[in-house]
Amino acid sequence: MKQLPTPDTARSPLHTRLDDLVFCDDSDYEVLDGLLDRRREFEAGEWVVHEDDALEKTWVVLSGWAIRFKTFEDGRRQILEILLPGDIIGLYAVMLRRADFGVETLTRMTLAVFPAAALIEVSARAPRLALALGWLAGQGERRLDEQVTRVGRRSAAERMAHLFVELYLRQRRIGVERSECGEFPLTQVTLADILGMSHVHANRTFRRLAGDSLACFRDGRIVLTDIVRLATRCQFDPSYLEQPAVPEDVQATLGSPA
Amino acid sequence: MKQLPTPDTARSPLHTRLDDLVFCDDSDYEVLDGLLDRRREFEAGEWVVHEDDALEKTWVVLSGWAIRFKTFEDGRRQILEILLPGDIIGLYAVMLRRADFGVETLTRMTLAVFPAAALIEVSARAPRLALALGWLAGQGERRLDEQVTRVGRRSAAERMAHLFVELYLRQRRIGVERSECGEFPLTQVTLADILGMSHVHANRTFRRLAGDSLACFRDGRIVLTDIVRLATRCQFDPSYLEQPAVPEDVQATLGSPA
DNA sequence: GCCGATCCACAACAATTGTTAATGGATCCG
DNA sequence: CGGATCCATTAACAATTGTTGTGGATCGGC
Repeated sequence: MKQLPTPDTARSPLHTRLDDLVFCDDSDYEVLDGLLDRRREFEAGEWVVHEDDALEKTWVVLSGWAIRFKTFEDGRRQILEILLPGDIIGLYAVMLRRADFGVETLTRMTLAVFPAAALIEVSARAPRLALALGWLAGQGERRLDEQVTRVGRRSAAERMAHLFVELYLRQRRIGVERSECGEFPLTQVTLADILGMSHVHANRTFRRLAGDSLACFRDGRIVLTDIVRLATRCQFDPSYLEQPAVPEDVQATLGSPA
Repeated sequence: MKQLPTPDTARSPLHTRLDDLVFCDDSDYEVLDGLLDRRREFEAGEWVVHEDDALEKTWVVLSGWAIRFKTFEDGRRQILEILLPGDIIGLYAVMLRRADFGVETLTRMTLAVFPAAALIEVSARAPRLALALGWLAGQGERRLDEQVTRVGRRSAAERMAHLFVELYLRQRRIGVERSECGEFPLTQVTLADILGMSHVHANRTFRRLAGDSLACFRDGRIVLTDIVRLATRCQFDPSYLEQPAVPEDVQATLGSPA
């Protein structure tokens, strides 16, 4: 029943993210590996979750890009977040009646099934790991916070630059090769639906960034060409993405078996 | 060390919310009461959390209104959510280095301290309750999702109507007297910062709703006068607020001590 | 090869939203 | 009482953003 974390690399991207936490040890990772056992492959453009699905299970992204979104009857769509390797799809949403959001792949991808029951198992068998999952949930919430302010309080150009820098940093953090961190499989329609604007305006805005040599378009992908100036352009503050030191008292509690 | 859940009512608003979950029993509530023991009163307009605070503790709202927000150096502010009784302030944010959001009271309020260490204690001593907290976290995330789509993909009037209906329903759910569910202690500047628009436009938009007799202004509070038409106006779908039935397999796992 | 679908690009115009500034009422404080 | 502050309201104008429509490029299926 045990096997290597991912088919292609020795460590899953979830490991990479959790490594920055002090408090997981090998036995935790073993439990985690066991959980990421059941895999499924998806093609680009497939649905992973329908908006009125019941979510008796959730997923961990092992490779590829996806979006989590909501749609209206009239066709309007708002993308809530971009899902990258190492992300968990709505961990606690598992306990709600309906998903109320859809998930669709942007590229080929590999997901691991994470059944609701596993959440309880983890609490019982590996409390440290359960806490680590809570920390991941906190990170996700933080990113959503930033999505709210991005869409609510930034100009179109700031919005786009800010998203680009976030994606760049998130890719770096999960170990994507440096030269590829600034390449995204996003169309301008997708971009518009993330940033809460029309696709025409997304195009206008992207053209302007491209005109300033901050980004360009190559082989159907968006490519960042000047991350530093992009970050300046939107006053990017990376603290919401930063790996945290867990407060000492928590670590203390965790060190000794409670 | 044990005392009544709230000074004024027999049950805390957190009890009221958790009541709709099947799986908490009296012993869980006892643990919860113990956790909500340390209280603190705040005046209207006070800061509860500064944006660069470390969050070695969090809070549970027992009474009153607050906002959670982010600010820019240039003074722009985006309110992320409105906090009502029964809400937990950034439960899992406790494990991050900095809060990265501020919390400010809109009215007098009573909060209960929820120390980070308690989160671990709960996992160990009352796993059912820990799960219930996870469920609350899921609800909160769901509301944030809706805030993203509200700000990103709705017209100004839809945004405002949608927020109003949400607040109305949330008040009903925590047991506010029916006649008072549609009264909010919000200024138009606050409203603007929630909805991601200028205060001038918030006024314009509110005037239009008031002109259609959907809401009005009384004694410095916003008062809803026609909830049904407000809900129609924005195609309100309450499913994201709905109390869920927990999936059967989860309940099963919970019924028998794992 | 041709058709349809998808995506980038751009133009012209309309609608929404932001900015700035000014007014009046209410409240609080000295 | 006078001054300061906060809040709602409005006007006039500027800037941003949405809508509609068109064209060109590419790709895959028939």
